[in-house]
Amino acid sequence: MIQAPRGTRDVLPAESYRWQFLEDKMRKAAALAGYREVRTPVFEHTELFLRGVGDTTDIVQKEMYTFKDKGDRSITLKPEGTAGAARCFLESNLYADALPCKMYYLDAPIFRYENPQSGRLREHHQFGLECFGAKEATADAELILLAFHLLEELGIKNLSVRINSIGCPKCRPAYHQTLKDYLAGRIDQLCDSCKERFERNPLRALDCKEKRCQELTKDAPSMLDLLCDECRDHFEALKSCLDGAGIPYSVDSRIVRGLDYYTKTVFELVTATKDGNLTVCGGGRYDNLVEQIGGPSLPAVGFGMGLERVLMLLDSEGIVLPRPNQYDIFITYMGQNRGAAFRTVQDLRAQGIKADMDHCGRSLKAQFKYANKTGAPLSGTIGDDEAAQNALKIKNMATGEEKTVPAAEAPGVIRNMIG
RNA sequence: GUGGGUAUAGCGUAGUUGGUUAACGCGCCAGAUUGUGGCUCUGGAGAGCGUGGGUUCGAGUCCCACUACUCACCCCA
Repeated sequence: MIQAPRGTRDVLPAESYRWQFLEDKMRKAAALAGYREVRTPVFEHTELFLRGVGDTTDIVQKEMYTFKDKGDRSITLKPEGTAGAARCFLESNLYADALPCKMYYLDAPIFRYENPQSGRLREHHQFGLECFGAKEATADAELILLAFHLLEELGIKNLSVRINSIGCPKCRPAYHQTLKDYLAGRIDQLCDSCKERFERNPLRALDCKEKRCQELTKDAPSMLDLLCDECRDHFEALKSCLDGAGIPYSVDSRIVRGLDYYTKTVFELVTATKDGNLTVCGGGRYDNLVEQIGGPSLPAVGFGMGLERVLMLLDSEGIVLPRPNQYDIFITYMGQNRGAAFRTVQDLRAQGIKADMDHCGRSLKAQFKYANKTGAPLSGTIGDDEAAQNALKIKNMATGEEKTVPAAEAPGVIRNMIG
């Protein structure tokens, strides 16, 4: 039997309403802040990610779905959303228009060849916002607030915002060296993976989960102490925006994101679950990305939010989303009245009423049983009597109350009953 | 890439020290004097026990391999 590929998930008809509900909230939140939707291809030239995300990152080195197409081009399924948006922004010369250029993408499939586990899939979906051409910290802040309020409005509790600044090409190299000098004397005591990445990316030791490494790096020099004036001012401005907005946040100098394009601000929205912390949203500033992929030097900031993770949190916090009825009314029929039932269903649908009937040749009793199962609030029966008077016998499935109404009045009565 | 756990009908499970035609609940279908669901009762369909080997007179029950699922590391949404 053929199964869905490892690390993928079907969204079944009975649960798609949860996605739609979320998507609706996300679109509204984005629109409220002037972000408009962009849709970019699911695959891009591999080169884009090599240059954008960074060819030393784990994502690029071992997690991309890369293949040759029939024209011998190297193609990669999007391993993240920002590079594609930046490419689109650049290719369509949107930087020539009034800036900033604000865009969002929704339900964009993201592919990473990872070992699946709780909250981690090989194909997942993100809601992402990108703001191109805005250098001020208010842009960083509005994104953090938008993400925070969106999740808060959905009812997610225990939400914490963590921010950090990882500097810019002017001040980061110096910090890199300072940290390496600090770790060099203790390298023997670091865990194996931290030893391995010491040369390539020593910053990783800062958010290592090993107790030993956490101990060893507790007093390590912080990037925040070595920021250049520009980066420090930016970070201070961001904090004051967040202070003013009154949302709880913490500065966590250990946040290091896994994509090379970040500069200055990085942030995460984390929730505490029974199995530990789960990051639902991550983002930051990427002032060099556009230039890196061949465009003008142009500041930008954005974030990605994992749809599956948001849904997971809603689940684990017991938040129930409103489930729409599959039907407003289910039409049952007897004997030779199947044709009349069919016409009635079509007429009701034309009136904007969600209606259906039996298509399986069931007995009247079984039709009611089925109607009940679908959760239809009303049923409408057509037997010989009703057919003779061109009427419909409408029943409230919850109370059992029935009344026969002329066909012409049915839509109005139904609307009234479902209020 | 590394390590742990699990694999029995659509779903959730039971299967005792290996031994007749694999059990139960839910769900599904059909009935309970024929124009009506939700409760109850009765009956029915549906798995040969992840796949492939092996041990044995005999394996869902033991051994091996593979695969899938799952959790964790790594990394990240």
